[in-house]
Amino acid sequence: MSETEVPWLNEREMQVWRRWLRVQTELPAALGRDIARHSGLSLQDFETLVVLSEAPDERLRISALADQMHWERSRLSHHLRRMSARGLVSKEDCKEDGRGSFVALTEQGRAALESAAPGHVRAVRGLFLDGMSEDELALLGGFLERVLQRASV
Amino acid sequence: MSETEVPWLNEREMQVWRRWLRVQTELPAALGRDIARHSGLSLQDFETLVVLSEAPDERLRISALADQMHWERSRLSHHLRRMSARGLVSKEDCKEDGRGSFVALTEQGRAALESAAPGHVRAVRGLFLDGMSEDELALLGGFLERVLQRASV
DNA sequence: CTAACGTTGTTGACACATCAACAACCACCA
DNA sequence: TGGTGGTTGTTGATGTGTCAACAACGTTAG
Repeated sequence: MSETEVPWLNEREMQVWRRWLRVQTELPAALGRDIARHSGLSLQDFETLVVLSEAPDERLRISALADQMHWERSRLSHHLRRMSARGLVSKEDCKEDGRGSFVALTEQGRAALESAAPGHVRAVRGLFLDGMSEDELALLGGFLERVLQRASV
Repeated sequence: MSETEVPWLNEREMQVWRRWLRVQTELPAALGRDIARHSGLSLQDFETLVVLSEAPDERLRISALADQMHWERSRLSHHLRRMSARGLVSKEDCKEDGRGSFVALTEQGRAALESAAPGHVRAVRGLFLDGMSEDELALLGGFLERVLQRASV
């Protein structure tokens, strides 16, 4: 709200900013193409399965899953319905809380995850990590953390 | 396709990768909230208007606009229909090529852009650029360029 | 106990992106 | 000239994300 003048981006800043914008769209697109081709999963499917697979008994309350994924519950609900229809996850009701449900990995879900994971790791390395030194990694990590702090609600 | 073993991400790599994924969603979300609150535009509207405003006569062939934005023509066509309905752009037909059309900035479109731009620049600085040294900027630029090369079709 | 309030997960309406199909048109060549 | 093939921009179908509203249930205070 303050009316202090903010200087326009100079050439270098603009270049980096526009590159960032492009990477933000091209990188997920490339990773998504790759994972879909190799496993029929989307990146969103994959993320969901990863978090579930790391949970005790490979199952989670839906809200807990939403929190860990930083997804809105509505979005997750829609997505789980579709994944459930494809047999990747299953829902079980929760005895301790009549409102709640659990989502669990199915056999098929775990199989899909295991078949997709190595290729995805390879893609993340090949596109993103390869060629980064320890120093650069640390620097990038710090930068991302700073942005995250500022952008978070 | 080669079956060479690819090592899993170590702790540091995983941390940076997951941060990247979060920034990739949170940063556009924060910028989008900001620009929508101040001007009623979406980030996509804004990008469209920026490119148009930089064109000679503030108008462009639709394919040229799509190319500059790295958007599919179909996506752009849908988006322009909505923006046109809101009076932000207008379409004119092209005399040299009976298939083609021009899109042009309207008065209202330029006004919306000019009212949104300073706040957006401030947001990009505040969330993304502030606190970055020249060296870091150069490093990030190099990194992004590298990723872009690898991820591009 | 119960009334008030918060939580859980779902739903439907809508905005947006992707994809394939398409009509209209241009350019080129036999 | 007329056919062939590529281009332009649009459309409709489909999948997905966001938002507001909601029923069902839990929690707490009086």
